[in-house]
This record gives sequence, structure tokens and C-alpha cells, in this order.
Amino acid sequence: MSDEQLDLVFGALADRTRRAILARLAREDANVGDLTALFTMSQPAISKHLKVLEQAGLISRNRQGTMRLSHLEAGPLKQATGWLADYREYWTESYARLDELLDSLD
Amino acid sequence: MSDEQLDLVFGALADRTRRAILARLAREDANVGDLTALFTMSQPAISKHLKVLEQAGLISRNRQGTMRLSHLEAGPLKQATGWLADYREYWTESYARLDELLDSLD
DNA sequence: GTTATCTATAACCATCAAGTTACATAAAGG
DNA sequence: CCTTTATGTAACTTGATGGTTATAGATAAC
Repeated sequence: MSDEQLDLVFGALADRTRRAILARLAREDANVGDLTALFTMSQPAISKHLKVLEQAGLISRNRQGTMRLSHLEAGPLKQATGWLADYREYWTESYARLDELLDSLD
Repeated sequence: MSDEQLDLVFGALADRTRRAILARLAREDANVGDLTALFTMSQPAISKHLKVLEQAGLISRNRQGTMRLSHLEAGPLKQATGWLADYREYWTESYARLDELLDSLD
């Protein structure tokens, strides 16, 4: 995973509103209105967050009538976890199992 | 892990210089001078990055004579991975193994 | 105690990020 | 078509971020 991509992914995850959006999308796809209702901020603010998430590859979006549904994409989350796992030497307890896990990804 | 802590950890990881510092520290502890030599930026810039990493709990530091050695701390990396793993439903292939892994952490 | 080395801090600058309000655009329905 | 609903975009404000240079502070050596 490139530095540029990791910048985008970790940058996207660095905001709690965006993390909450991802948590919501993990349950079910949602449109902008659904997501706006969850927070105390304006719809344009949510649209901006969705744009950041989309550019990081963390969500995809498609039109459904007048609405646009956001859908969680797990690929970048997987890759970010892969990056973190490079430090597995420091995860002393579960070194072996993590190795297994990583081998099995993609 | 609190939202505040996740903000700090993902925010710290969102910068490629800081990720490179962590990668260097994964091999061996280093002082500010060592780290400055790796990049094309000033020593104060590196000191600032180290401060960010320290506040995120990703490194600890202790004096060794006139130098201060930075040491990688894996705890927050582990917890950030734990957060990412909440999306394991989307990691279809390795669902079971990741569950095992998480149960074994801490 | 002076000097040399290593690191931190202060002050500053430019850019970016996260929010706002106001308005424009897209699709569906009567 | 005109209206309604849903969303995107523009312009702006505020504060954070990432860098700089210059300087101060801490420790060791002499």
C-alpha cells in the first residue's frame, strides 16, 4: 500500500465522525440523510466527510433514485491493518496467530 | 479505546514521516539526531513529530546522557488494530481466525 | 565553570481541515 | 413543467498541522 493511500486511509480514520459513519455503514448501507440524522452537524458537513471516506476508498456510493447510498468497502481497512501488523514483533503474545491471519488475507 | 485516543493514534499514523519514524524504531531505539539524519527536514520538525507520537502513546522516551532515546510502544497499535477488526464481518475469508486473535490480545 | 553536544521551545508562516450558510443540481411525481 | 426531495458545491471562518529559523536548556567533558 502506497504512502499516499495510507495517508488518505489513516487521515480518514483520524476523525471520530468518520469513524462513526463507518460504524453505521458496517450495519447497513445508508444515504446522506440517514447519516446526517445521526449527528449534530449540517448535511454539507456529512457530505464532505463522505467525500473524504470515498477518496480513501473506504466507501463506495451509488445512486438509488434521488438518494445516494454509501457502502462500506473493507479493502483499505484490511490494508491498514496489514500495515499495523508489520509491528507484530511487539505483539508478543499472539505473534504466530497474527502471521497466520495475514497469510490468509487476499 | 476512547474516541480521543483513537483520534490521536490515527492522527499520528496519518503522516508518512511519523510512520517512517515508527518503522525505524521497530528495528531499534533511536535518538533525535539519528532520526533527523533519515529525513530532509530540520531537527525541530522531527522533535515535533516525536511529540505527536508520544502524546498518542506510540512511543516512550528516556534520557541516556545528553540524548533521549525513543522507544516504540505497541499498545496503541494493538488497540487501533482492534478497532479496525470490528469490521471483521467484511473480512469474509478470515473471520474466525481474526476472532481468535482478538480474544488473545491483552 | 566553560564549552560542546543534543534536544526542546518560541515565534512565525503557509496550508489544510472541519465546520458554517446559501445556493445549485439531479431525479421522481403529479 | 413545476415542485419536492435529496444531495452536491461554493465561499467563507476558524483552528490545527507541518514546516522554518533562532534561541534556550540540559547534560557531559574538560
